[in-house]
Amino acid sequence: MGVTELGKLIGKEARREAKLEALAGRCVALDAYNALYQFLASIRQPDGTPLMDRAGRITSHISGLFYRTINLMEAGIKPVYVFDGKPPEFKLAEIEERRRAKEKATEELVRAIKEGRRDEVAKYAKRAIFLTNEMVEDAKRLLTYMGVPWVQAPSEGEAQAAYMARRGHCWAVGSQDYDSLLFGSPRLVRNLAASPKRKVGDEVVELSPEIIELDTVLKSLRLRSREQLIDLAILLGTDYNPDGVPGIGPQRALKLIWEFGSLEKLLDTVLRGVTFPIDPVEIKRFFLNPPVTDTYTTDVTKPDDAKLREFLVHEHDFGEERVERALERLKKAMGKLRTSALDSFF
DNA sequence: CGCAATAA
DNA sequence: TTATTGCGG
Repeated sequence: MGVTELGKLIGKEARREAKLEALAGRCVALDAYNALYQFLASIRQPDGTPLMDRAGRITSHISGLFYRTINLMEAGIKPVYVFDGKPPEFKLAEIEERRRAKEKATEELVRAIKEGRRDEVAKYAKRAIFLTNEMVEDAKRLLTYMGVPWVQAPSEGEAQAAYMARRGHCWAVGSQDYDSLLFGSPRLVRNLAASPKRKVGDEVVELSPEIIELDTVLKSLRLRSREQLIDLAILLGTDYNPDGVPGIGPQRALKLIWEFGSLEKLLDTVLRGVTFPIDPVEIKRFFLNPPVTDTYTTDVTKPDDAKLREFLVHEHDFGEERVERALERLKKAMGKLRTSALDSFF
């Protein structure tokens, strides 16, 4: 997923650890799909079963989105969630490939359950996650009832989020993936969660929010421009060409960009004769000029208590007491958010 | 993941 | 108050 290889090239010097409160008063454009997938993968019972309501509908994503968003707002962060739209044509092959992989995982899951291999069940359950339309609609409804703004991207969510950050409507993009940097976000915040601890395998490690600035990344990699970062990423592999250029790893790719200056130059020289499943220049054009919309707001509004209760407690069987407590926290956080917004304005 | 009951 | 554990839906 994303530009994993590029992430490996971004060293410690370009990453800044921060407390959640350090982002107080700032708007963060969050990649909604990224968040939902994480909740679906991690909010599970030990046997791999996700949270479900009485009707058997999965609710892990609702729980995660609800409580985390409140935590972010309590820290003074103004969230705006960005949902993916229609992917570009040249991503369809990759999407199909992922779907195949998930179907295979689903088959493995069924087999593991049948044969009672508990640990394998959890493993395949995570690989077999499908984000359904209903889940996405759940998330949008929840945010609407909470008074939290969300944006429907015309194409890639990361592109839309980066655009909002570029225009200064948000301070950063919040995602685990690095793609927003390629789309030009000046800042990326990873690990944007309240919980300071997270399980990695059997070990419990501290994972605090991490701020990555585009300018710092460029400097640390000795690149002249975002274009060169995009070129580098395309050599290593992106969502649109996951394999990158076979035989070219991180170090070699970096050297090639330093030496030749651009992807186009490389295609004319070192990479002449190499064929690509997707035209790399088309991918580059997309990163530089993706479809985005100006139709959005980043304003929070008053939550709709009645609809929230109806949705969470009655429709999805959330505990009434928990919901009431969370609602109080939400309203309190929202009040402070509005006050501090005025404070910073004057 | 994040909450909440419980232990220390 | 902080750390641990198990449940939430």
